[in-house]
Amino acid sequence: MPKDGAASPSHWKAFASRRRDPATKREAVLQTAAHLFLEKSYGRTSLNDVAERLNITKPALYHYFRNKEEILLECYRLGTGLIEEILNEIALHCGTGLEKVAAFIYSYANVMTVNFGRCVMRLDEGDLSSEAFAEVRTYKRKIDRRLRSFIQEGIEDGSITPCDPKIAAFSIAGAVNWICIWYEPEGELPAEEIASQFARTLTQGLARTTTNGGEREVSRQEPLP
Amino acid sequence: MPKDGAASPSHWKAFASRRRDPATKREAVLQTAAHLFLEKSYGRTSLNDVAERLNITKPALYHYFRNKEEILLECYRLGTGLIEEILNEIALHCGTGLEKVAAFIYSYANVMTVNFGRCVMRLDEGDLSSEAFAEVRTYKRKIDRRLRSFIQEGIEDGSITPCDPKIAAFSIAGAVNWICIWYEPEGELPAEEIASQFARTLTQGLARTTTNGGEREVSRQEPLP
Amino acid sequence: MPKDGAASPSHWKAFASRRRDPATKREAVLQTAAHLFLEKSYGRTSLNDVAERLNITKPALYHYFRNKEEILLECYRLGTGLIEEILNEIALHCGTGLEKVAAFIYSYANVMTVNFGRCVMRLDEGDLSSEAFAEVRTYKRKIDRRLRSFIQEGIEDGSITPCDPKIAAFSIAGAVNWICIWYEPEGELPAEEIASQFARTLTQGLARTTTNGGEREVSRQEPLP
Amino acid sequence: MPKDGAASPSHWKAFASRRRDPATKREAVLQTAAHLFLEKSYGRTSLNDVAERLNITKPALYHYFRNKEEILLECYRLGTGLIEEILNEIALHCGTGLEKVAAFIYSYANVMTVNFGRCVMRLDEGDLSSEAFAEVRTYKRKIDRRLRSFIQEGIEDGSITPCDPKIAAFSIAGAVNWICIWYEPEGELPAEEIASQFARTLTQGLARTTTNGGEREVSRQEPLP
DNA sequence: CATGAATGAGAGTTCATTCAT
DNA sequence: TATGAATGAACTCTCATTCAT
Repeated sequence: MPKDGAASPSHWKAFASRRRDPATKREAVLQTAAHLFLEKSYGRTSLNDVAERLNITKPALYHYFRNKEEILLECYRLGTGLIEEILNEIALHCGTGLEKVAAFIYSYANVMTVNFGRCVMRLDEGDLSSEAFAEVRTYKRKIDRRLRSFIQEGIEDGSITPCDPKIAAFSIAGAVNWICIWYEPEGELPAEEIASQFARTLTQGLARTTTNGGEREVSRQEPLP
Repeated sequence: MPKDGAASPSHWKAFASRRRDPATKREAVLQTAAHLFLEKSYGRTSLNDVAERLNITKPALYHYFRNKEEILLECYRLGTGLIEEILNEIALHCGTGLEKVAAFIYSYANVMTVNFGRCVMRLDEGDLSSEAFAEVRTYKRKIDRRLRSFIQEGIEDGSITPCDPKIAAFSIAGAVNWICIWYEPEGELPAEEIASQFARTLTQGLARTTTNGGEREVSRQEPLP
Repeated sequence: MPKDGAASPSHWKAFASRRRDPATKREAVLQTAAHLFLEKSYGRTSLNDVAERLNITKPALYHYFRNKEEILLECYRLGTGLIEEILNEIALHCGTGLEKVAAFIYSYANVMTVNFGRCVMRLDEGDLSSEAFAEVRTYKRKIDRRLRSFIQEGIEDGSITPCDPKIAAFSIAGAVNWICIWYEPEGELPAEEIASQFARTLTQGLARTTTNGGEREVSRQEPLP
Repeated sequence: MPKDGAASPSHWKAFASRRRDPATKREAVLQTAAHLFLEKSYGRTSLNDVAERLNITKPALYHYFRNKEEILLECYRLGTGLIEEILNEIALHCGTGLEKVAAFIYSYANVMTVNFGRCVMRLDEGDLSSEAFAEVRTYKRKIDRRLRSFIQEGIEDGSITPCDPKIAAFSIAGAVNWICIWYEPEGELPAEEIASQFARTLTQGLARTTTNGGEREVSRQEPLP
C-alpha cells in the first residue's frame, strides 16, 4: 500500500528545479490537492491554496491539468485504481465467500486510510461534471456489485448466514467507507489494526456458527497472509 | 419519527400568507434548506436557491437567521435533537448491553433516513464556524461515547463478544451513518426495513453464541417493542 | 431617428437614485456599453469599464443582464430593430424598384450613424455564442434578401440597369455599412447629408452620361487588362 | 497579385527543416497569423494558436517578432504594400479621372480578396499601439486622398458628374472595403468577377438612363421626405 | 416587515511574455 | 537555437451580505 504525503509537506520539492520529471510534478500536485481536498473539502480549496503549498503560482497548475475539476477527477481515478487492484487480487483468491468478504474488508479498509482512497468515498461527487460523475458512479457500482457477489457466494457455499445481500453489502461497505471520514493519518490507530479488526467484527456477523462439541466455533479466517 | 419534506415541495405555503406563525416560517426555511443542502451540498446551495423555493426574497431570510451559517447550524441542531431523543429512550431501556446496541442501531438508522438526521452526518463540518464546529463535535463525541458504553456494558454482562469497544463502535456507527449517503427518501427500501436488518446484521457479529443442545442460539433480540 | 448618447456621458444619472425605473437603467447600461464597444471593441471593453462609466460596480450589471454576451446581443437586437422598422416602411412605399433602393440607402445610412445601428455591422459576430450568432446572421441575411429583391424589382420594372442583383446588393450594402466604421457622431458631416448623397451617388453612379444620338453612352473603360 | 494561403494549410512546412531561410519562416508565420486573425479576430487568436498551426512552440515566435503586436503590424504592412503597388500603377495610367477611379476599384477590390489586403481593412486598429496606429492611419489617409484626387480629376476633366469628392470617395471605398468582410476565398464568386462588376456598378450606378432630347435624364427620386 | 438594489471579496481561467536550460 | 516551464495581470462571474426604501 503506497504511503502518501499527509506527513510529508515536501511535495513542493518536486518543483524546486525547473527541469524535472513532469510526471513527478503532476503527481506532487495531486498529492497536495488530495490532501487539501480531504482537509478542507474541494469547494473550499482554491487553486491558490494548492499552488501556494507547492511554492508555485496558480496558473502553473494549468500546465499539468486543464482545470480544477480535472485535478479532482484524477484523485478519484488514482483512488479507484487502488481499489481495482485489491478487487482483482481477491477475485483470484481461492476460498469461501466469507473469506473473500473478509479479505475485501481488510484490503478495502486499508485503502480507506490512504489519501487517494479516501478521496473516492469522502469527496462530494456533486463537484464533478456530469460526465466524470457518471464515470465515478459506474466505478462505485462495480465495487458494490462485487461485494454483493462475494456475499451471495458465501450464502451459497454455506459460509454466510442467509440474508439480503444488498443490505448486508450496504452495511459492510458503510462501515468501511466511514473510515475515510474519521481516520487520521497521524492518529494512534494503525491502519492495519483497523483493517483486521473491521474484518473480524463485520464478518462474525455474517458467519454461520457451527457447534462443535459445545465449543463455539465460527468459521474463522485470517483475512490476509 | 417526524417525517420531513423530501416529498413535499410545499414549504413555501408557510409563506403564502403574511400573517402566519413566524416559527412555522422559520421551520419551513430549515426544511427547505436541509433538503437543498443534502441535494447539492451546502457550498453549492445559494441563499437564492433557498429563497426561490420558498417564493420569498433573499433578504427575507435574514429576518429568521443571522446568516447562512446559522441556517446550517440549526439543521445540525434539529438533527442532533432527534438523536438525543433516541439516546435518552434507550438509556431508560432495561436490557443487556447487546439489546441496547441493537436498539441504538435500529433507532439511529431511522434517524439517518430523515433529512435533519442526515444533515448531521452528511454535511461538511468544515462549513461551520469554529464555534459551531466545536458544538457539533462535542455532540458527536457524546453519541460515540454512548455507543461505546453500550458495547462495554454488553461485554461486561456477557452479551457481547469481547472486543475493542472503540473500533467496534466505529464499525457500527460507520455502517449506520453511511445510510445518510445512499438513502433515497423516494427509493424502494423502506426505512424501517433497513433499520431492522441493520440491527440484526450488525449485532450478530457481536453476539456471543451460546450452545444450547446442539442448536445454535444467538442471543436474539427484537430491536423494537 | 433616435439620437443616442455619444454626446451625453450622463447615462450614469439613471443610476443616481436607488429606486428608479429598472428599464431606464437597463437601457442606460446598453447605451454606455454600445458606446464603449464601438470605441474600444467588445473584447477590450471590460465590464468594469462599463460599470465605471455608470458610477456603479461591476456586479451590479448582473442585475440587468445575465452575462457580458447578453449585453452584446441586446445591442445587436436594438440595432436590428431599427433596421426592421425602415425595411417595413419601405416595403409599404409605392414606387419603382429604383426608388425603393434609394429609399433603402437613405434610411439605412441614417441607421448606420446611430450607435445601436452601428453595432450591428461594426461589432465582431465572433464574440457571440453560436446561438446568438445564428440569430444575428439570420437577421442580416434577411436584410440582404430584401435589398436584392428591390434591385430585382427595379430590373423588372425597367428602372434599374440589368445586372447581377447579388453583386449589386453587396456593393450598395458595403458602401452603406462602411459608414458605421468611419462615421463620427461629433464629426462635421451631418448624418442626413451623408444619407442623401449616398442615395444619389450609388443609384446614379459617378459617370457623367453623354447623349449620343439617342443611345445612352457612358464613357466606358476597361478597368484593367 | 500574389496568392496567399487561405487554401494551403501547409505553411508549417516552412518550419519542417531546421535549416531554412529565416525570412521564409517569418513569412510563414505572417501567412498563418493573417489567416487566423481573419478567421477569429486578433483578440481571440492566441499565440498558441499560431504556433500550433505551424508546428512550433510559442516562444519560437519571439525569434521572429518582438511581440504579438508586431505580427499584427507586419500583416498591416504587407497589406498596405499591396495597395501601394496598385496606386502607383494607376497613377502612371494615362486616362480620364473616371478611368482612374474604375481602375482603382478593380485593382483595390482584388486586393480585398487577398488575406493581407483584407487584414488592412478588416482588423481592428484598436489592437495596435498608438505608434503603429498612427502609421496605419497615415497610410489609410493616403489611400483616401488618392481616391479623392482621382474623383476630383474626373470632375475637372468632365468624366465624372460634379459631386462632393469626399462623400463619393467614402461611398466607393466603403463598397470595396466591405468585400474584405464577406469575401470567402473558397467561395464561388471569383475575385476578378467581383472586381470588374464592382468597377462597373459603382461608376455607372444602377439607374438606367433614358435620353430625352440631348439632356441626360436619370430617373430621379427623392429618397425620403 | 419586506424588498430590490448594490457591493466587496474572491473564485477559476486565459494569455502574452520571460526565464532557464 | 529553440523550448518547456512559469508568471503576473486581467477578466468574467458568483454570492453572502447590507443599504435604502
